[in-house]
Amino acid sequence: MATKVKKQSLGRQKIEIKKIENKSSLEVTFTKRRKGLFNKASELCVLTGAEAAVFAFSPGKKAFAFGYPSVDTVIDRYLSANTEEGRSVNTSASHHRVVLESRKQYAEALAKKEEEKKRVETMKEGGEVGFGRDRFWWDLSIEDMGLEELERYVASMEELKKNVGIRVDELEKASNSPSRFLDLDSGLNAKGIDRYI
Amino acid sequence: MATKVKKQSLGRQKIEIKKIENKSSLEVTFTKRRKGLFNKASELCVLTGAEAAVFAFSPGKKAFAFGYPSVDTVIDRYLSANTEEGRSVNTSASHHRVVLESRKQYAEALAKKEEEKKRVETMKEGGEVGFGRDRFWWDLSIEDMGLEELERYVASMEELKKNVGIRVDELEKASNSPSRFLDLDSGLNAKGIDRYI
DNA sequence: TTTACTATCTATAACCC
DNA sequence: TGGGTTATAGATAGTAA
Repeated sequence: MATKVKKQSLGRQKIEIKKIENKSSLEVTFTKRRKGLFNKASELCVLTGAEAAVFAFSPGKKAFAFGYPSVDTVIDRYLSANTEEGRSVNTSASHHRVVLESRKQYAEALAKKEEEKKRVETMKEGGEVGFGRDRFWWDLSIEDMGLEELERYVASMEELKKNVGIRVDELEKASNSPSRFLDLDSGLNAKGIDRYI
Repeated sequence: MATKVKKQSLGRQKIEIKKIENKSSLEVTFTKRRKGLFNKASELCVLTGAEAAVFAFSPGKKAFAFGYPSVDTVIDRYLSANTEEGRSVNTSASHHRVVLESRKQYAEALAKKEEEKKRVETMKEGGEVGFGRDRFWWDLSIEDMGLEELERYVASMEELKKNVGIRVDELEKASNSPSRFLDLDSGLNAKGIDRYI
C-alpha cells in the first residue's frame, strides 16, 4: 500500500470567462494565454498551410504579433484584399511597406540586442518538428514598449532610413518560446528609447 | 461487475505538427482549429480586456477575421502604432478607413442575406457568459469568397459609396459559432457577385 | 515580474451519423 | 459534409520559487 501523498495543488480549476479582477493574475493569464494563442495559430499554419496572423495588445498596451509566413505578408494581404490593385492614386500600400519594414528593422534591432545578452538563435532552434520550409513566421513580441514609443520609434526610423541608435536600459528576457516562433519576448523599456539620431 | 463495453473510439490521438497530406482531413482540421483559435482569442480578450485580432486565410484562400473590440479597431491600432499621428501628408489612415468601412458594409450585407434565410441573431444570442458589455467583437468569416472577389467587391463598394446590389447565388450556412462571436460563416459564391452598380 | 509543477479542465483526432 | 460523440492529448489555474 502506497504512502498517501498530499496533493501539491488542486490543479487546473474551471473558471468563468469574464474579466479577471485581480490585476496580477490577469497579467499572468495574459502571458500564458497569449503564448497558447500564438502556439495554436502556429499549429494551424503548419497543419493546414494556412496563412494567419494574430495581434494582441496587452492590458498594459504592449503590442504582440504573430504571422505566417510573416505579419507583413498577412496584413498586406488583408489590406490588398480590400484595395483594388493599382488603384488609389497614392496607394497606401507603399506607405505601409515602409512602415512594416521599419517595424521589422526594429524587431531585428531588438533581436540583436538580445544576442548580446543571451545568444538568441530562435529562428534556428525552432526546427524541431519540421518547420524547415522557408523563413517560417514572424512572431514579434514588443514587450515593455508602449504604443507611443513604438510610434515615435518608427517615425524616426522612417526618417533615418535604416540608421538608428537605440539606447536600451533594460531588456527582459530572450527567446523562451516553446519551440517554434521567433519570440523575441524582449522588453525595451519605454524610457529606454532615450535618444536616437 | 460491470459489463465490459467496447470503446466507441480511440479518442483523440497524438499527432505530429506537420502538414496534413490528406486534403479533406486538412480542411476539417482547418475548420475545427480555426474555431478553436477564435475562441481562444475571444477568451483572452474577455479575461484580460486585451485587444486582439486574428486573421486566417484558409488553404482555399478564404478569409476569416476576428477582432475585439473590432477587426477595424485592432488593425487601425496596429497601423497607427506604426505611423506617427498627423504625419505623413496624405496619411493612409483615411484610405484604410474607407477600405475597412467598405469591408464592414460587406459583412453587414452578408449578415442581412443570412437573416433572410436563417434568422441570425448571433450578436444577441452570444450573451451566455457575460459578454454583454458593448458591441463585443467582430468575427467575420468570409467563406467561399476568394480574395479576388473580395477585392473586386470592395473596390466597387468604394466607388459606390455605400450603395451596392449583390446577387447571391448561394449562401452556405449561417451562424454556427459556439456562442460568442458574430460568426457569419456565410458563403458568398464567387460567381455570386455577378453584377453590381 | 517569469518559470515550474501538477491536477484538472478543455480541445480535438478519430469515429459515427 | 456538416454535426455529434468518445476518449485522450494538450492547455492552463492555482501555486510556489
